Amino acid sequence: MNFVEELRWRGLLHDIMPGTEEELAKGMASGYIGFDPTADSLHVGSLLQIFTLIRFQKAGHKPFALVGGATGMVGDPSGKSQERNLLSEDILDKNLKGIQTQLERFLDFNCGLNSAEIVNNYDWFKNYSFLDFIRDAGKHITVNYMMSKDSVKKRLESEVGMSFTEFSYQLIQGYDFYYLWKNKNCVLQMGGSDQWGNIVTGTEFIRRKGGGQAFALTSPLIKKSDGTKFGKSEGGNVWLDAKKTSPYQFYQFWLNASDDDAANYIKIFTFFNQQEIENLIAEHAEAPHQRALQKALAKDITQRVHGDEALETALKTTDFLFGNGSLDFLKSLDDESVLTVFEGITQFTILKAEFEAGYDALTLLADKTSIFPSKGESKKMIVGGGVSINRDKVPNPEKIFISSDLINGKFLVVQKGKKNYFLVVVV
RNA sequence: GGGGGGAUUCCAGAGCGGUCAAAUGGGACGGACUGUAAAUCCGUUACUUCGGUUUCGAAGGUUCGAAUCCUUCUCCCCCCA
Repeated sequence: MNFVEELRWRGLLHDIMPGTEEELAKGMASGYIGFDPTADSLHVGSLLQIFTLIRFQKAGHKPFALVGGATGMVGDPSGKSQERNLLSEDILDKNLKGIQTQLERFLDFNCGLNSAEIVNNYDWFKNYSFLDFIRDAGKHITVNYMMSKDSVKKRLESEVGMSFTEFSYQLIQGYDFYYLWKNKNCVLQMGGSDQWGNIVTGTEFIRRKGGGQAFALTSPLIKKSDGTKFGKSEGGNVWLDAKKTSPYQFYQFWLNASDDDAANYIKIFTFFNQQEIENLIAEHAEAPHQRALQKALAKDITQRVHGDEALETALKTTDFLFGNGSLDFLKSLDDESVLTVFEGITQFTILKAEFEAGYDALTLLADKTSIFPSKGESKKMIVGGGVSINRDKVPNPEKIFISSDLINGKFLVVQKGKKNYFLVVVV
């Protein structure tokens, strides 16, 4: 199965420029995907693009990951109804380093001819003067052409308008493609479907300025089966950085996928082949409550993103919290092991001296820790039966917790709802 | 430049002198049911030392009492020139 066929059956092909498949069939080709430095970590949404590069490389082609040091300074208007705020250079720099480190985890940079490369478009833009750029690049693309792009059209129609800065974005990204085509023999740009317009500007640029031909393909936007945005969990983004989203939380994110979504995700976010996926789906259909699909998905992707050790900890934690792990299990562990099991769980520390006299539930949950933002909130949740401490429902907001309630003289396991755990450590 | 409409608690959107911490819907969170799914049903959705306290674009004013009336300001939308 070739690269394009692979994407097709996995449901990852949204748009493809005619001739792309034929071009790739000729032999090893170079292609790239750009990553925007809007944060210092990539998130689960970016995984799709990363995996596309991996698949591209596995198919024998040479992948380039472009980090947008230059484009990040401008801001991509695609899909944005409002003008973006510019990032400061410090932040940009930090973001670039962060995502570059992450990208390095995934691709093979040492496999001969088709070794991956990371490039930063700041490198070819930093000494490119404005005048030179508008003379060299700007001359080849008409404003009429640029205005016809959806991302531009939408903003022109709206009241907020669009700054010249953002308007020029597509030209800059288009030039990237040209640059890579010219200097790295890069003939294909890939990306999310929202990037189609920008990518096509690039191929057009290559045609007009370089007299050459380049290709494009995009992947669809991932949505959950209920139509809501993919990649959010408990109100926040799911990041690839273990400091922002712990491997346990990351694992849980995938494990909690609905049946429909899991069947979809496993094609997108794992490298299981068609047969293996069909087997998993069949297995899941037979015993849905076992959730073979979610488990396979969560395990595979957590392992790939965070490594074996982190996966193991995540599994251990999951096992304890959602299995029938009783408190006795915790009691049998030394402090260090307890902390390992709870590694991915949000933790709070209270001084022993302060805890001696004991705290009522409200003070403990809203004051001494920020498990709840306010006492009122905390109270409502307790009254509603949504809070457990050490596996027991907190019966009323006045309930007092004292030293003898601590597990191993040190820990309190707080549960908000069924899935949200916190560890309070008294030292 | 002239005329008109609007800004309400996370969002949308009622309220138009007391019964308003503010209808309703959405979202979010919690509960039940389950499989840590989906669907469904139920509850909660300003803070609090539970006495109260601060909220309805901002600042003043009228009134026993204002989200509701008046003044000024800021921002948004529409129509005419």
